Amino acid sequence: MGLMMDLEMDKLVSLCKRRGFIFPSSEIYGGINGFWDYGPLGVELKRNIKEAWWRDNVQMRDDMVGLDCSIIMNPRVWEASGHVGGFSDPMVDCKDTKERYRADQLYVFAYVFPAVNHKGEPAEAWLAGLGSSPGEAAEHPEKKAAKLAKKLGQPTAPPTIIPYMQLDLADRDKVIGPSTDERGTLTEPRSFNLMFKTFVGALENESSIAYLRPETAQGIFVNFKNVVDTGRVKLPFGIAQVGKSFRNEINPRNFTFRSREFEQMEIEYFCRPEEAKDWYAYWRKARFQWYVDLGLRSDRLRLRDHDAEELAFYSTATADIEFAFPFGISELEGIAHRADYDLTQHMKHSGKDLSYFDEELKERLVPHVVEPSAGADRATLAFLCEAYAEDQVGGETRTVLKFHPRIAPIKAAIFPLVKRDSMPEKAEAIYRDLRRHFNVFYDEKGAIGRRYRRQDEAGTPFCITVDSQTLAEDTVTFRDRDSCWQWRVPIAGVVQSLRDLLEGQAIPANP
RNA sequence: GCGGGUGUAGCUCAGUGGUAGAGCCCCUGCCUUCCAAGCAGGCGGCGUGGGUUCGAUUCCCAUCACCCGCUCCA
Repeated sequence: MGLMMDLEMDKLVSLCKRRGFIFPSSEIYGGINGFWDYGPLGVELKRNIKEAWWRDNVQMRDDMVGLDCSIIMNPRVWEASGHVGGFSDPMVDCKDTKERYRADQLYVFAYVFPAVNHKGEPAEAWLAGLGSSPGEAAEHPEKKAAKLAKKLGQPTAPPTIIPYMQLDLADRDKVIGPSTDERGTLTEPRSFNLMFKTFVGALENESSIAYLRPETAQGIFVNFKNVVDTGRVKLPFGIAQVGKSFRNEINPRNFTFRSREFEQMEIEYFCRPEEAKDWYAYWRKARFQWYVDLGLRSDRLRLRDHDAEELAFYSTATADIEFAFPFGISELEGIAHRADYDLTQHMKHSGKDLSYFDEELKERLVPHVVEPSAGADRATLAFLCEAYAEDQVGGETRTVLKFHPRIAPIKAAIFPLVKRDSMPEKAEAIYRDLRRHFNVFYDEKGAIGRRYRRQDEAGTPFCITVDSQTLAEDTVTFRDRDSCWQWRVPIAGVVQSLRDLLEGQAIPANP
């Protein structure tokens, strides 16, 4: 499948750059791995996606409220959530055998043998062993040393034992890893905690460490009590948030898909424990349908339930909404049944009561939660992939982005057919009128066909052209992006016509 | 992190150990009545840092970025 698909992704990346959707971050300085910028068209597209999400999931519902939390929070939030402890062991890789070790379980046994090398220095062997204590780790190096002793003589003294973590940088190259006979194949210890660290305040020490949030969800949990106390909300209800998150990914890949800075659209939907299963089923379906309604209609979209081994220990059910990207099938959104895990964790760590009092049933409980967690950048990339098409028009290939009108960066472009006979003035007047209602674009440069094609690449659903017939009868030409069909609309009805079309009204049959 | 590939104009790509090219785009003017027209002119570049050399965009080393495969992915 490689070739065709690679080609398609290359073309999309190229189009995104050429038309101003997505640029590499800080490109004039050589870029920075895992970070991307949205250009003039990209920012409109992504905003439209986020706004559609907010409108559909918050403003159009009675049971949802919004929230916008700080990115940096009290570090104890991440202790409670498990992000600090969960994945912070420094790891060491063996470049020779590809083995991976926990650095705190590696001990180096430095042996000195009586034999001398050509410089007259005694032979040394720095042998690494693996174990939870030096005694446990000694076994393997001892065997190796015994072997070497046959050639080099019995060691002159017991080995010096050095925890790998405390090894001098200069000595690291001497070390022979547990699974190899080569020297210097072990990497430096690397922390695999994916949270970005920073310092708050003037002092840069342990007590001032803080983290850039790796997800927006925890900000919702820690504000649960605030919202309940002030928001006049009743179970079941959800809290939604859109915002940046940061993960120091080991290996960013696939254009914007796995970025180190990215934007999430998350809902925590709180409900009574006995209703959680039903709400999980509800959101699982509703969130899938949302993508379909916005244009991911093809069989590239799928809903996959996690099997038992895949589930987090606190979750009873999780489903991924996946999209078949050119580089593979990958996750757009996860819908997780998280029970009362997060609220309980924060109750333990903060010492605050985060339970909810049900007025009707006169009962105090810790709500369960269903979490639909979506990636705004991943959604944007999926919509770009889905929209990308190469059509044949009049024997020529055209590139077109067939966005759903709701997410299209520009809703319509207005052109004078030629730059004279007062056509520019008329077209500009229409443009100014439309601009009050929609994001529209005016262009009078070059040949009309070129202007159409340029809008096709931007994904603009409609073009409106002022021509000589306009001067005679006050009508303009509407042109549909996907079919290239054209029809006439009275100038007075342009705003309403465009609104109807953007809201899904079918285009007139081609005369 | 490992292996492979790529890096020349805004974009797509040629090319050379000796003053760097094309097409498209863009800008200006002329011309143009519906799907990337034509003419004339213009802007603009060898990813970065070292080394070899009289001279490096070219050869060597390092580094960065991107792509592919593996690995990783709370």
